[in-house]
Amino acid sequence: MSCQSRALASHARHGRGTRASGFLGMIKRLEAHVQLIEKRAADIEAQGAARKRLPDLEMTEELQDQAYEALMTPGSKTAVFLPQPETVSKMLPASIVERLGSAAALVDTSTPLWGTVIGQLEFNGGFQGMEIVDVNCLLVSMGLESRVENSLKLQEMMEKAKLEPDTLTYDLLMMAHAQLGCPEEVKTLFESLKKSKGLVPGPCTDLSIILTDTMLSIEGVPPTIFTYAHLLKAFSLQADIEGAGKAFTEMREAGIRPNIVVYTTLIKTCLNRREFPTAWRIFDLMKLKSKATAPDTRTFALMLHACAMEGESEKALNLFKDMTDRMRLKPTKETYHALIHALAVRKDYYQEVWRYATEMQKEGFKMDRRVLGTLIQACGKRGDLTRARMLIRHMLGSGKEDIVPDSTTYQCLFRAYANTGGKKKCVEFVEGGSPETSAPYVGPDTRLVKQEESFKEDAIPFSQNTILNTRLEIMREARRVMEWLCTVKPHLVDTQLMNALLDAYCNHYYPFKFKVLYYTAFTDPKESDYLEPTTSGTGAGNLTPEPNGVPAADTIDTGKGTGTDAEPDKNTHPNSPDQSALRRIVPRNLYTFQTALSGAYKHYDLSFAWDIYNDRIKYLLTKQYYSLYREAERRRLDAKAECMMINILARCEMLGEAAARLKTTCKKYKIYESDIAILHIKALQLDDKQTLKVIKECVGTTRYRDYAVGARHKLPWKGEGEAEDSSRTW
DNA sequence: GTAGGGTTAG
Repeated sequence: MSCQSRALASHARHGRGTRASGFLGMIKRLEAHVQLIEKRAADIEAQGAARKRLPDLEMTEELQDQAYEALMTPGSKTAVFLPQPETVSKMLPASIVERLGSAAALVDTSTPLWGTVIGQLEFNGGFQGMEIVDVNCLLVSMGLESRVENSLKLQEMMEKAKLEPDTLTYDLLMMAHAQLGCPEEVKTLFESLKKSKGLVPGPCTDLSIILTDTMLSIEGVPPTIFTYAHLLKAFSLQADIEGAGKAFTEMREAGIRPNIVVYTTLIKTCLNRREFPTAWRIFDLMKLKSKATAPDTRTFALMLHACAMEGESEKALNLFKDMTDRMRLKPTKETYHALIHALAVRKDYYQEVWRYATEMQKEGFKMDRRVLGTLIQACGKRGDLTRARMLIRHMLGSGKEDIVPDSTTYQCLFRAYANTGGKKKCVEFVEGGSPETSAPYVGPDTRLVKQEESFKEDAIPFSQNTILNTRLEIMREARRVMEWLCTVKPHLVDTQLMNALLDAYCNHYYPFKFKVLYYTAFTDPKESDYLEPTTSGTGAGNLTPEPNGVPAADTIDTGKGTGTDAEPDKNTHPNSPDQSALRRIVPRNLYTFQTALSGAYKHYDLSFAWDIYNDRIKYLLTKQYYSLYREAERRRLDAKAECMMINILARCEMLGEAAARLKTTCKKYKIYESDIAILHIKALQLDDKQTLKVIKECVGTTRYRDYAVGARHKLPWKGEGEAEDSSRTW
């Protein structure tokens, strides 16, 4: 509230007649808005001043407000003019241009039709009589997507013309696949490079059979540091630390010294697996090893990102200081952004967020969509929903295509709705029996409902209230914004966005709407989504006791917490997700289940939990389960879901069943005490010796988990007994 | 004539 009122007050003070000329555009759009709230803002400000002042920090409130305004001022940088690139056909080797004839013109369009061009080339004799450098030249001109699309065709044509690819040929193909996220193809290409006879002359072929793969590749097509960098990127995409370790060792054995790129890629691989200690060890090693491998701004950006993932804002600040002061590196836009992100994940670093955002802008970096998204995230974390909404308005009203909110930006907004608001505020409001309790709810809402049918495409349907005081107001707006998105920008509505809304319903304690949204907004998997066609609906039966079909609308509340949303729900029932634009829009994903289960836990709703759990079991049989998540992520979330079920059972005092599930679960995953803390507490409270025994057997003395549920990893490229030796090879 | 970095899941 304090933040929101300050944002308001700031506008009331400086809103009109501001000095910055670029600010005028935004002011115009906000003017009407500001007038409406000006009076109210003054009142709130007076109240706020009377209230206890926040601790006096270096970054004062005034400065924060100035920071906000400064950020809203468009940067003075002019567009960078790059020299016009030469036409693509001029980059092609003469032999290919000649063979293409008139079809060569097809590549000089904005979207070259490479498929057609290559077809034409093949028709006119392919690569017959050409050199491999011609092929490489063609690959360079092609661009990544078309390289991937035509990869097989080109390899076939090379084979036909008896042209052996050289290292660069492989590199260019591997690079394209790595960058477009096709790790398997990268690995396949690397295998063919190793098997390739390369430049080994004919008579040697017999001999070469005796030679090892490594020898062959040395004599044949020798991989370079680039080749390994592409390969390591593939392992990074798969979060395959073991594979990366093997490739790394192989590279060293081939006499190639790892460089800064290789190390950075290895760190990224660890982060993709949430293996933080290993990532930091590699980073430390880079610093110690030599000047040549000392981390640069890119490595620092990655490590700052690691801090964000771990919630280590203090560490991020130290790291940034280390980078600028000790290493004398000038921060880039990416390092600033990563730092801001690492600060945005914690509400106690909100001032720092704005401080560095200001500094970043002073250094001449433009606020792009991603940075603005992160600022919205920071607002959400802090509960400064007003400023989050202003940022969205600014992005929408800027008229600049490159900062118009995208799906992720809106997700940040919905997370802000989800994270904003003292949890008890609404409960107190209702339970306090204040006379205004129910009346104001009906008033504004009736108007909103009437407007409902006519969404304006370019007007985000924010509430007319500048400050959203109650959870009801927050959720009403969140919903309306989602409906607006579904109606006018459906392409932006994805599963993650809907999950964020689900999360908001969960956090603001709306058990009924939460359930309704879970049941109605998401689609069930289609028959074709399953790995193998299911045998008439019994697919989910194997692991699930308690067959039940809880109908969507029947709330089976256990009596806890019905008070807060029972009434508003009735009021707005005609407008429930069932009837609205939010109907069967996006498929569920693993995080849908995670959010839903945590809601069921929160609301003591066991039968809902079983329903979700059964849906999840079905989801495990789909292709999406395997294609959307890496194995490590699947295991982490699967273990988490199992623990969640155990804790829900425990919370509903079904300790026997919870203990039984724990027994099964701990055979499959490494479970720590903290994962099933609720079961432990319940068992202690009820002095359930049997359950306590099971807990002891299953989690033993491992009380805490430091970074991930599931298997933990040693440095995989260290053999069991040779840890000392191999550590020296870094 | 290549490669590594920044926004989402309480």
